[in-house]
Amino acid sequence: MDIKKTYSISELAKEFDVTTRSIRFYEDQELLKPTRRGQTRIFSSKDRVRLKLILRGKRMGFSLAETKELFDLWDETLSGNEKQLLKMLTILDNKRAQLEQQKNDIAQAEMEMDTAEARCREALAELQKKKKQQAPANDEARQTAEHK
Amino acid sequence: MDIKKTYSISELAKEFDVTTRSIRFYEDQELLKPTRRGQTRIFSSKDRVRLKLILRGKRMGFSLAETKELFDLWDETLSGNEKQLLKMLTILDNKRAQLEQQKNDIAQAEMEMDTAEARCREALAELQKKKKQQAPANDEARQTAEHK
DNA sequence: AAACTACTTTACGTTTACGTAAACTTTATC
DNA sequence: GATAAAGTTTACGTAAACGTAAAGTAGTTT
Repeated sequence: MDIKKTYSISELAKEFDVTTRSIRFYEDQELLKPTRRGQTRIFSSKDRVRLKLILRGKRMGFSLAETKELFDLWDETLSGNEKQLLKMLTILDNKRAQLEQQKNDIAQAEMEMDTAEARCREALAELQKKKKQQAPANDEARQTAEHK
Repeated sequence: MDIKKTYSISELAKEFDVTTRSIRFYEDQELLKPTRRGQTRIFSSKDRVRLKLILRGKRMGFSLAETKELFDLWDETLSGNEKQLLKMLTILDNKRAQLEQQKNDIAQAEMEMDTAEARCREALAELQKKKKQQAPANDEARQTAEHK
């Protein structure tokens, strides 16, 4: 099965490079549900997975509220009556559409970065040409001097 | 050349489905630099392009500050001394890495959505089976009745 | 001229996602 | 058993990205 271990707050903080403050905040917002041994939190591997999902969601521009919605929905879905299951399927469809949009955005951005890079390189080439015109002699000396 | 028109604030707001408040805010943050005729703002097609970039950036999870940084850097780059050009090239590299990360995140998300969907469909199939067991006779009548 | 529409500035309010102390308890180590 | 290390709660602070009046101006329609 799963790695079936439990985790302390600082273990998770270190593994995913977030502060303990953030983790506690996620619990406060009910995105994580650690149990307790006395006062201290004990995180399950399910919590660990969820933390990973939270962070990925953030990188993808999802708010914590959105992510929580998905978690809650998935939990309901598991206790699955038919209506919930169908609802989940349509939501999955919507999310897929969102991902498509993001892929388009990324593709666009990549293209624009290509042309931006090209312009940079052209401009650099121009500068090089002018330099040579200004100092046509003594070429080798200058080039090595630049690398000091 | 470019479409070389100018735009009013409400034109842009309508086209991109944002509030005028947002557009003014972007100006306030110096992401847009409309000129004025009297009091009223006049946006150039460059502003229009930038607004489009701002919104795409947001969808990709970029903050306004990050986007502004890119704008500023690109402006500096155009007035291009060599150092700026080289700096821009390395920044482009970094952004590319970011995009790669996002593509990975999206791919992961898609895979997980695939398995989530599969589980949903399995669970649905299970429910259907149980229904049939509960009411094995009268099958056709029930199935059509469900679609009322 | 009155009313309407679009636009403006000023400014305070709100939500999100934490940061940052302060003061305290529990657990591990010497 | 003292002390450090890690964890806890409480609570106030903050930056980002606008929302939402409030009150005024400028041009346009009737």
